[in-house]
Amino acid sequence: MAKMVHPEVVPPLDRIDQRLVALLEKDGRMPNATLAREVGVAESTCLVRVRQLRERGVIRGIHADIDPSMVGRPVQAMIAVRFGGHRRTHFEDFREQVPKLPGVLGAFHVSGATDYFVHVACESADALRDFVLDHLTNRPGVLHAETALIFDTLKGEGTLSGLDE
Amino acid sequence: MAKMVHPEVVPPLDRIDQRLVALLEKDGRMPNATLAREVGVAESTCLVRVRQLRERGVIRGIHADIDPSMVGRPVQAMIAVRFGGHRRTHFEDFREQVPKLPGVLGAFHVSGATDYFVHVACESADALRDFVLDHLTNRPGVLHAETALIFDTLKGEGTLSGLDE
DNA sequence: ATTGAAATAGCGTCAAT
DNA sequence: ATTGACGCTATTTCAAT
Repeated sequence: MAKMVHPEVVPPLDRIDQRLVALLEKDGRMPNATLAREVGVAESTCLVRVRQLRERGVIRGIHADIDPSMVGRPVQAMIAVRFGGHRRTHFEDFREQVPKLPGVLGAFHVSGATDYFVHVACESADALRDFVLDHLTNRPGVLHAETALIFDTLKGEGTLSGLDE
Repeated sequence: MAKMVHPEVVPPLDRIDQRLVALLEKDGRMPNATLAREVGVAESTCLVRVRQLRERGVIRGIHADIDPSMVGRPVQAMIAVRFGGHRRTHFEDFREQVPKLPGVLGAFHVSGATDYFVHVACESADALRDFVLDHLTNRPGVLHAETALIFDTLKGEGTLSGLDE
């Protein structure tokens, strides 16, 4: 069966940009000079390209990856939240407020029985229980919150651009 | 009820280290000189502290945050994987191999009915189906894989150290 | 858009505290 | 552990292509 080609919504990156993305994904502090040498362009060109990647939103930011257990949050959980009624405002409020809650690492609005997965890092099991009760179960519109303790977290090893080496 | 004090497994960070962590979490490329000024120590001291934070594993790395939809992977999913038998080797194999699979952003070994949540970014719905069938459903030991499409991803806004401003 | 070169700014070592 | 100063690199601007 022939592959259906849909119109690309986003202009694809050229090889050089892809490699820059991959390099900065692996080491976000790699010096511009090194980046330039690796991809084979002048330093000034490299600077422009990286800036454009940021402006276009390909690179959303460069952030230190912190081990939560080393900063007083050794207990992680993935909490499946189910809404009742599915009023639009509930989702909008949730979307706006949940990222600001203490210890929230991320949240995912998903299809299926569960509406949101909330990934959280807490000081203790007690603090996790309080988080769920205070901020999720107790929230208007929320029917149910099911907490799964996280025993272990794995991070993807490949780069998103697929240009590893 | 009095608070039970457990022995700390990790030595707590002092205020300066906490602030360095928070600053690098927000901007992983912040220059050492700026960091030093912000936290009120000499540049050389700052350099030593940041290096120690990395060596101690508090800072696990500094990485560019890439928008998957901008690099050809516009379809994200959270896949709940359930194992049968729960043989140790199955978990060990999974743990070792899943991070290497193309498009895997992360995976979480959790308590409860689900054993693993796998977060993946794919080229298309077709590619997602193939990923689930080829790498999860088809895997020895895996009983079931339930795919939830991700409509929206939220990232935690607070810093882990709690020292925002 | 890409470049090399020049000016500016940042990094990292060191001897001293 | 922290420091300021020094020498070395890296970043960024710019005129030209």
